[in-house]
Amino acid sequence: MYAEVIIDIAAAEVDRIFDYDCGGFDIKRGMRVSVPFGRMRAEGFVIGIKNSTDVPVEKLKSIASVLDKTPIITEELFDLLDYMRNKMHLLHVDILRLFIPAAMRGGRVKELTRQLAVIADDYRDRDPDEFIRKTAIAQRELYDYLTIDKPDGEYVSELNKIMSASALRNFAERDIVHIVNVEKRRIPYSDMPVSEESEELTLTDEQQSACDAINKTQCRTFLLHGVTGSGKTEVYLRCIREALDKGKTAIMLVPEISLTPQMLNKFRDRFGDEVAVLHSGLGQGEKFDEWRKCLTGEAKVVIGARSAVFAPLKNIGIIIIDEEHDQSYVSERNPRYVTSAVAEWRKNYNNANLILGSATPSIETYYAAKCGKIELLELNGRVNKRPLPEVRIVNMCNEARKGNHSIFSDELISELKNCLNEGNQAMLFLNRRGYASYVMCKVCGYVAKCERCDVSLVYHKEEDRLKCHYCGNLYSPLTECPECGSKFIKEGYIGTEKVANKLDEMFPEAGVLRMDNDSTRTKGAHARILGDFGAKKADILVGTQMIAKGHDFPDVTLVGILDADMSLHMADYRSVERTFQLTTQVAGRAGRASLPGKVILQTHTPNHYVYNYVRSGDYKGFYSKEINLREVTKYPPFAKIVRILVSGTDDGKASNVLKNIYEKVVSIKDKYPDKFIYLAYMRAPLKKIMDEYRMQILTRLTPDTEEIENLIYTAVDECKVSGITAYAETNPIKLS
DNA sequence: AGCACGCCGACT
DNA sequence: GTCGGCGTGCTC
Repeated sequence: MYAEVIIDIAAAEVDRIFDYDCGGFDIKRGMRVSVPFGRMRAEGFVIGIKNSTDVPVEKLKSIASVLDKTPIITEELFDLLDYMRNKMHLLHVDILRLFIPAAMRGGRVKELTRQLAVIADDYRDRDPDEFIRKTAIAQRELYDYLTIDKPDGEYVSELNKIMSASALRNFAERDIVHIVNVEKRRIPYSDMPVSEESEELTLTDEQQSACDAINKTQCRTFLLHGVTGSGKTEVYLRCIREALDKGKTAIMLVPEISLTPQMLNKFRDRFGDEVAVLHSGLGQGEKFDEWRKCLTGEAKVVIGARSAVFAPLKNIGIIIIDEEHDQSYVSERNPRYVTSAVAEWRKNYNNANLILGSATPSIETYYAAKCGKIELLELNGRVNKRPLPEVRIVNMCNEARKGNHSIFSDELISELKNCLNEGNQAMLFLNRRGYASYVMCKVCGYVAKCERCDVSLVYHKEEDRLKCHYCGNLYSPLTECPECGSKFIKEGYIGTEKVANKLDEMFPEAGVLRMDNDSTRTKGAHARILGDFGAKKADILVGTQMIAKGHDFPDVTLVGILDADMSLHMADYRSVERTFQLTTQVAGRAGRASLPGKVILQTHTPNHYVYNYVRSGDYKGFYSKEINLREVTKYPPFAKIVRILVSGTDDGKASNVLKNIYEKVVSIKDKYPDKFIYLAYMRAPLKKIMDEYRMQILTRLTPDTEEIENLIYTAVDECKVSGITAYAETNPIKLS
């Protein structure tokens, strides 16, 4: 027998099938193997078994060892592999690596086995005086403990803490106690307090009809549109319950950092041990064990971030993507995949249902619902009838005219004072981390830039360093201008770090917490900051968009959005949509419980239409405005953007590759001129990152063009050369 | 990804 | 004369 093996090396040159002799091993498709490769040893995935091979005998080698007892890639995932290869032109390895926990490669995690001591059956119900001497008190104590307290056995490591180790050794030698190796599951968040039994709430009419609509059909996609607090989670839980009752399984996806303990608690509460968690916050061992629970069928419900869409569950009944519009569902690093596309594929494969849930759906998803491609379900009422917070728009240009050049408007400061005086909490949102976003010489205009990337450096006060936000390089802060020697250095836009500093000065008796990429680097920092704020150890929380996601703080009555325009002026067709989503989400943090909330939204463009819709919480109004714009300007969903990015340290070589691809795309355009709305090549907005020059081809196609898209992807494949990265992506999330 | 083979510059 | 630079090519 021969095995078809994909070598676990991420390089296009070796990403093809290599045949190996099975050499007597019982190998099945879906197992991993260790094989001789060139003059080294490599791991590989067996993707097929066959009786004959075309490879000449002198080249053929044998498999060295088998790494898995049973297949770790399911048949469904093999089909998904084909789909993803055809659609996204990814390498076999890149896709296969998505299917398994990263730490499994190279054998970095294994099942955790521990030694369990159990009383042998022969000695279980006997008079201990027959085989334990009267003077051996420690032995007698151990015997009683293992027969009375722990009849099912106890881990040796635990026993050694409270019992005599020599007594145990003695028993083991005499076969009174058997020491067996058992697999022990590492359980994430096991120390998490279990919530008080939450009673099954009665559904509102809207919730009930949403559940009915979903549960009576199969193989359909739904958009569940409901504001925060409208009870989407309860609908999810009911639909999962329904799937389980039918003997099926469920996947629940949440944005990267919003798997709150409350959410997990709810799931464990309803579904017990049948829940597996797959999340980046888990340790490698925990993640591996949770993943194996899915593979073996022990887990029926998976809750997790983006990558959990590949969970090896069988017979899926329902897939849920919560906060559907969230950016974290699109992976930024290669392999670039869109979670909803994978979910849609698995929904079809399993004849399951797919629910996309959001308070602020992406324009494309809502459009699909309006067109009847997917089914729209709406939850309009808030479950507890809480009013939406009052949103006040503050014109920062007026503040500047008044002579207030700080980042806080007068209104925000007075509201902050009120809020703190009443003993409530406030959250301030600023999507810019660090202390100062750039440093500039006031005399000659010199701006400090990264040597390896085409971006300005950000000053971080805590580290007293200038930092590149793209490659992480650190530089010494400037005391004088390196160009002209002037000592007049100006600090640019304020970041979260400086805001926190200023608040400390302005409100010395108030506790200020900061949450951003820099303050959450360490594991668990995230939960700690949120936990401290929730426990009222601080009064003000300052943060980037990571504070916007799904956390309930009942005492927050004031939310400040310091610079709402930040995301508005990006050169990107989605910037207005993103601003609406972000500000609506942040605003939703205010006044969650009985206390009314207030939102201060600071902007330099107060008349922009988006703020009207934010103020009134009017998603539908915003949607109709935005969809008209998209139609007129021919952007998604009325077009498909295909972007090709080429990068490499050799500028000329990369340019050549770009030119070659461009010529091919032009010839495609000549064949199908009516399918192209736009085609051009240029340098990427970020010209250089990590010493790699970047350039791009941008095309906009009519939306119905699967084949053209495929032709473009193929053109990129054909022009790839070593040392240059080139890839195509459809409707990219960011165009930098 | 590694590692060999292979063809041109400055050294004991 | 040779040691060694890294360009190109192969791995079942």
